[in-house]
Amino acid sequence: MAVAELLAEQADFRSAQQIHAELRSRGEAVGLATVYRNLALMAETGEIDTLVRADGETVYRRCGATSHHHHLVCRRCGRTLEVSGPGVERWAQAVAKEHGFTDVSHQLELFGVCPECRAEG
Amino acid sequence: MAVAELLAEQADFRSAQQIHAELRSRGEAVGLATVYRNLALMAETGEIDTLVRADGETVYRRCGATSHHHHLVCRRCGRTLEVSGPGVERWAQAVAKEHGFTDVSHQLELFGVCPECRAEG
DNA sequence: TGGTCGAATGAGAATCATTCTAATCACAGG
DNA sequence: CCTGTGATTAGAATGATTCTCATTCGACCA
Ligand SMILES: [Zn+2]
Ligand SMILES: [Zn+2]
Ligand SMILES: [Zn+2]
Ligand SMILES: [Zn+2]
Repeated sequence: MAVAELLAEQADFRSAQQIHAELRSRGEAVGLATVYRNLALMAETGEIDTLVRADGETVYRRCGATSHHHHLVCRRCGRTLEVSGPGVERWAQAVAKEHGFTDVSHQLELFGVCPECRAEG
Repeated sequence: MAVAELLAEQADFRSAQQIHAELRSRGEAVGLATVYRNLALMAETGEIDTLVRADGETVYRRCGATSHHHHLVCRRCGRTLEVSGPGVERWAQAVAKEHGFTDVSHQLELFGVCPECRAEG
């Protein structure tokens, strides 16, 4: 348990497989199933954020902010910044209400190339 | 090929598997690989929209609007509405620029329960 | 100290969407 | 007809995630 939590000290989003591999390479005899179990658990409690990449793989991250926020992710290196937009939240609520939808949630992520990666080419 | 296009006349997002199954049940001897190939092709040309669901499955839809837009999807029945938010687009650009990110894109979808589904319970 | 019970774990099998592969098929040109 | 090109197919291969189940680890108690 402390294992998965410890690993969550990574700066950017990691897949369950990456986390598992990293734990193994550190000598931890942890099973893949356990990694998935605990990630799912922490995701439920809101302890970590999850994000489904375009290729369908789910990645996880322990964020600094505990309140609702979104992410600006570098498409190349994965560097991740937490961002928030009150205006967006209001817009989402308004649009949903306008169409009579209730129990609204939304999913929003920004992707781009960070300054460092752009410098490289 | 007209096959996949024909099927795209569905109202809401469908997975490749669903589309394949539906074509087969209509007697079309279409292969799964062909469905994927053509969906990918149409997605590239912008002819259809794609969206990765929370469970990792990719779903496709032929939208009415050809310009950039987002979706308000019923979590229960899948009914989908196209929505747009100029403010959100501006916000995304601004946030990215503020952090020096370039080549920015974003992914935004709204989920909720539509009036019909709420009426049921 | 030993024994018991239940929750957590890990190895590997099972599942499921997606992609790859090799064999066919359709068909235009010669 | 015969052949080459490109699309199509069934089925195998891949890869992530989930399931199964025997085992381990503690907590608790006699
Ligand atoms: Zn976060
Ligand atoms: Zn970067
Ligand atoms: Zn659309
Ligand atoms: Zn609905």
